[in-house]
Amino acid sequence: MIDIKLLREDPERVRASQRARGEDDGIVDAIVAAEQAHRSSLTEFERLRTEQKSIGKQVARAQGEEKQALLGQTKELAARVRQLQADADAAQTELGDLLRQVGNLVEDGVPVGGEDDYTVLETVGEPPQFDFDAKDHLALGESLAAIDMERGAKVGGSRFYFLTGVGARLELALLNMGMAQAVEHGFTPMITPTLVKTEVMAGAGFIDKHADEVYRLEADDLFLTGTSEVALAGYHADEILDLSAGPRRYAGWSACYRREAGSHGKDTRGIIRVHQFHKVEMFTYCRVEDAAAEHQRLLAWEKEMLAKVELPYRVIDTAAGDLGGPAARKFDCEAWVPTQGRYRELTSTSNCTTYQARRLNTRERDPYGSGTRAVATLNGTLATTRWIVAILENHQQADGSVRVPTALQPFLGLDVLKPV
RNA sequence: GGAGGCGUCGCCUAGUCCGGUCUAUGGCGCCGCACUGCUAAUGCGGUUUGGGUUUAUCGCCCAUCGAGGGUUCAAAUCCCUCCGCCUCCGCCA
Repeated sequence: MIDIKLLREDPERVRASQRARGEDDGIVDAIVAAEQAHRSSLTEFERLRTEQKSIGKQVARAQGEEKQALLGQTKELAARVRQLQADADAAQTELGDLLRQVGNLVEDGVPVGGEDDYTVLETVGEPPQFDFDAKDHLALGESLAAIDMERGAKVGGSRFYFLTGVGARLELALLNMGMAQAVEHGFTPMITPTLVKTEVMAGAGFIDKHADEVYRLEADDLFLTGTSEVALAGYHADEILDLSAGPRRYAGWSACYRREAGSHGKDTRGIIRVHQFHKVEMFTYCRVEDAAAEHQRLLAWEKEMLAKVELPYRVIDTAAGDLGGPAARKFDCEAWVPTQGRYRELTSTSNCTTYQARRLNTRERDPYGSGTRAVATLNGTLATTRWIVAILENHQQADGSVRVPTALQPFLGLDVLKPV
């Protein structure tokens, strides 16, 4: 949720952000009108409520006829107060509904446009040249007895899989390496709930426009999360944090669930796009002034991980229309996938500024004045199951084996994966 | 799943039976000031959060006693639903 004070004071900035996203900028005027309507109904309610309370005190002291007279006077007033309160509540709900439709203010410098309008910020490493027929990750995974899609489908349906033997060990090694790096940089490791309440899911911004991408357990009114970001965003909901000593950083380890409702036929082979995977996710709470710098730090830590697994990749600055509601800016690191001849997303880091925190009511004491203000939240990927795709393909050798990147070897306990 | 207990403005706590003087008590902590070689101690004042009003300060007003409804002129207090925590029993990874 964006700051309504900012919208009131600088509506043009919000309009510009909406246009950059390819969204309706007329909503800004609708919000201004809804806020005025809310305020006037609230003022009217408060005026009568004051009167009602004042008479109430007289009633408490009065006796006999005088009391009866006052009661007659205030009964009618009570009904009006009730109505005005209902009006004010309705106006507030309407205002909130409108406000929640507005995406976060896009950061300056973000490319305008949609999914294909990203900017490539940097390309790191060279795609490998093979003097043999390169196999794709599934062929490799099967010959290494690392991935079993068939039985995954038998048990869970399409887009489910088993990681077996070295495949399972590889995933654990990767995630553990991610966790170890996070700890080294001062993150608090967290194993998070993957089922969350509606308020948390909505607060993190995962319901509004992408509701069909998340699993919902109707019988229990819970959502399965697609990332530990959701639980970590909810972790400090309704709290006032002390960020005077610097950012609070958490590294969440969790299973992640995605319905992939809109992607029929896309990436159907292998484990690139699956309903369940595992991830280590960085999550930061910091002051809004520090958010842009923290975003760069998260990106740097993602790059550190990618360097450790020795993958060629590029960094893109996602265009405004592809940001999603909560993010003000998003950088993705995409690794080269040889058999596809293109880069595929392995990490994604978003600066959500105060958008999630405002919805989840996560605040700090205002360092520049009295009262409280919303904190900033950011997130970024350290490792996921999908990384296995790029590791297998980029490090495959002529004999069908796969070289294990040096940094990963201590976590895996192997320096090469051999066909069985 | 069953039985019982509990949830008050950072923490602890009074108030709930019997609705109005609750503008929510007291302690701890914290902040400010005073006093004092310094510290400590002591004294005085302040200290939920959100919103409205105000150029701003001071102030005033509204909401907020786990959440949401209801009864009532009036709800921390009575009723209903839900949530969470604790104890015990049962069942089970």
